[in-house]
Amino acid sequence: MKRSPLPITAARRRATGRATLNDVALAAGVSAITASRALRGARAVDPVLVEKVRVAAQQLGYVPDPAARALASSRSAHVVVLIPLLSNALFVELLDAVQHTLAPAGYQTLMGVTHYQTAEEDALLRSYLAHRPAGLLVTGLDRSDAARQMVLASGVPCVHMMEIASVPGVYGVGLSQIDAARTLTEHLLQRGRRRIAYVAGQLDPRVMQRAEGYRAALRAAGCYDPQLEVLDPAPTSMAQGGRLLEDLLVRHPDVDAVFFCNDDLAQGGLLAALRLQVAVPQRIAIVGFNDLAGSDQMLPPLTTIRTPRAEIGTQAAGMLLALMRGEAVLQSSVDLGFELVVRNSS
Amino acid sequence: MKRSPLPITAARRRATGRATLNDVALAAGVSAITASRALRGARAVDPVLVEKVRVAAQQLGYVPDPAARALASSRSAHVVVLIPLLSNALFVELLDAVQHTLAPAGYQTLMGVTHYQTAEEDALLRSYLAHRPAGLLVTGLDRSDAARQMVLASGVPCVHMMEIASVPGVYGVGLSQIDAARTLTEHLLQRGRRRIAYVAGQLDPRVMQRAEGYRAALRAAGCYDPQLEVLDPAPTSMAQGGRLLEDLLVRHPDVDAVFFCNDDLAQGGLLAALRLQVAVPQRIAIVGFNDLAGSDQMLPPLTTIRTPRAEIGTQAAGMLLALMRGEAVLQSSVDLGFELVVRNSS
DNA sequence: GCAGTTTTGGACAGCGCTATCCTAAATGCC
DNA sequence: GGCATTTAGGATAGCGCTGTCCAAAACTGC
Repeated sequence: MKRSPLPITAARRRATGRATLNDVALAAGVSAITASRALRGARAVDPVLVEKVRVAAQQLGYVPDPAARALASSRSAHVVVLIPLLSNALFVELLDAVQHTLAPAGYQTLMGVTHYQTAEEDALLRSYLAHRPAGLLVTGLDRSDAARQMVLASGVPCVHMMEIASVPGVYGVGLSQIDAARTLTEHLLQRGRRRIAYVAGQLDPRVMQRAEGYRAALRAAGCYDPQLEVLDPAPTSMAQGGRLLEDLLVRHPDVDAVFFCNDDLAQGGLLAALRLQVAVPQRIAIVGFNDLAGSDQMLPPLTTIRTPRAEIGTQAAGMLLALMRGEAVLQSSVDLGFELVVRNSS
Repeated sequence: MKRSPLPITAARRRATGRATLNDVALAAGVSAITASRALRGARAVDPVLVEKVRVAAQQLGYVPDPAARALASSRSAHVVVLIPLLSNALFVELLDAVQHTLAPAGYQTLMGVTHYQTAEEDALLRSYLAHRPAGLLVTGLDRSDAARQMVLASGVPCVHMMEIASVPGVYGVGLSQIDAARTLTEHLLQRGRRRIAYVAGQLDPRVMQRAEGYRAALRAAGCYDPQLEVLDPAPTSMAQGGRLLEDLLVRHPDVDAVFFCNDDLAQGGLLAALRLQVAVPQRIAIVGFNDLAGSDQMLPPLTTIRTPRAEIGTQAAGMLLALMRGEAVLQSSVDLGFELVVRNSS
């Protein structure tokens, strides 16, 4: 038996059951478009009507459908945030700060993890850009040409975190990794150290910039020795820091200071020294980078560079907010600097 | 001068410039709906046509518009993941594992941070549920009635992480916090400790469950003393762990073991003991919970409970994937257990 | 070879919202 | 008061995709 066709007027598709803008408009006795404008404040609407609409929306529990809104306006409330890793506290703090700034402004964070892989970043960008995000936050300045192209073509405002470039039209909030590393190295030199090693892992662009700062300071002091650079591509961890320190002490017993490229490694190094009964800072000084949680609790507490990562996240998100609103951003590059935190390990 | 109206056929609105499904269909010489089906594999389509469509899509660089898709199908590829904090490595690892499982399956992660606040969680849920997410992952079982109601009404499949309940229809992957804490406490008892303190911060539901396990073990051994429970609502950190240990040693010099509710606190406690020259484990044993990064590097290495958080994230995401695909999930509660990791601090 | 069943392509109508244009009323100006 | 100008509500038409129905083609079995 054939099913008789539905009456022409019947709704063919099950609606979601949620209140729509039309329901609100009907309840408020205005047209849908007026309700839309009243709720968004997009155009002047009689305050009396605005109130009516607001009340109706409240009573019906109306929540605008982001998909419909995105489709109609070709703009969404998504902000894509790309970070290299979740296993590094630095990026998590960045993400946290970004999230804290963006969420109250009504934006949703779409997080992507690139694992320091250009191909992964490109793929994420391609797929996320299809969401017509309102904005984009990326870590560092190193992109593939394809990525740069995609971002440019999409017209989505983009702010870079951690590094800064003085290229006009490129927005960024960060600090000079080179300067920070040079300052830290100079501190070791001032403490009378001459055989200073640079021990690094992961080897991302920022780690390599720090290497440059380290070299610059040592060359200026006339005691640069490439033998003392340990560049290990493996991911960083406390355990790895311990291993690298042990290795270094065996190979170069005359080393009197170690600049670990980040605090993870440095903390591990510090604990290994404690285990091995290598006196810090008497026999060797140990310094790290970023001032992560726990560095102040070490024995001895770790000398390091404090990077204002929460502030970087907050300000980068703030800059993006301005760009998304179409406001003019006077300063496209914000250098938030760093702080040399001298503790007892040096 | 009045502007003459546009010709009827003119496109009234600027399109986005990107290739649409229609463009692909045109290029492939099929109808839009066939192109849609060919790309989604939703219904049988002639393999020849499928190939044609695929080639056309490739050439045009077609990427489906998620907003349009969500609107038309009232389903999106978003998965909402709610975690209490980003400042606790535990949740970040959970998030990382979830992300790793969901991303290859084509789902985007919408992350929300609740700060252990029910009101924040409710607000996040309300706003995220409007996105018609395909799935929902939440931490713990403690929800407000409103939240539970919202999730239920939305019909969005939901999987709980970290804790498990044996309520039918409630999906969860986790472990018994009580059992783990009991096991850890029993270990201390077996080592001959009798004055065992429980030092906790944050006081979220899982921390309180651990307290129960601790009490159960001590009551069974006849040496439970409520005086030795230090429940501090402040957030946990290494520094805080150090402070709490110092305090405890002053107030209760006879304590011979400390069960810190998590490894953050325990690591801080361990380093404080080192600083104060309190012999661990001779004078006091120290144990933690979760086996976070660094616990194996401490001096002495920390005895703790290893919780399979990455595995929890992976399996929870896997279960959600099955639910989203409409597959039957046989086991709604998966207990992944825990592992007592005995190191030298006890 | 023919009726009955199973494919498989396509037409159509929205999903819920907003950009655009239009019109009527309100306002300003000499 | 008559005109131009501004203000504010509404009608209309999509945004790009998919659910639903339909119909023609391709199979079945006798």
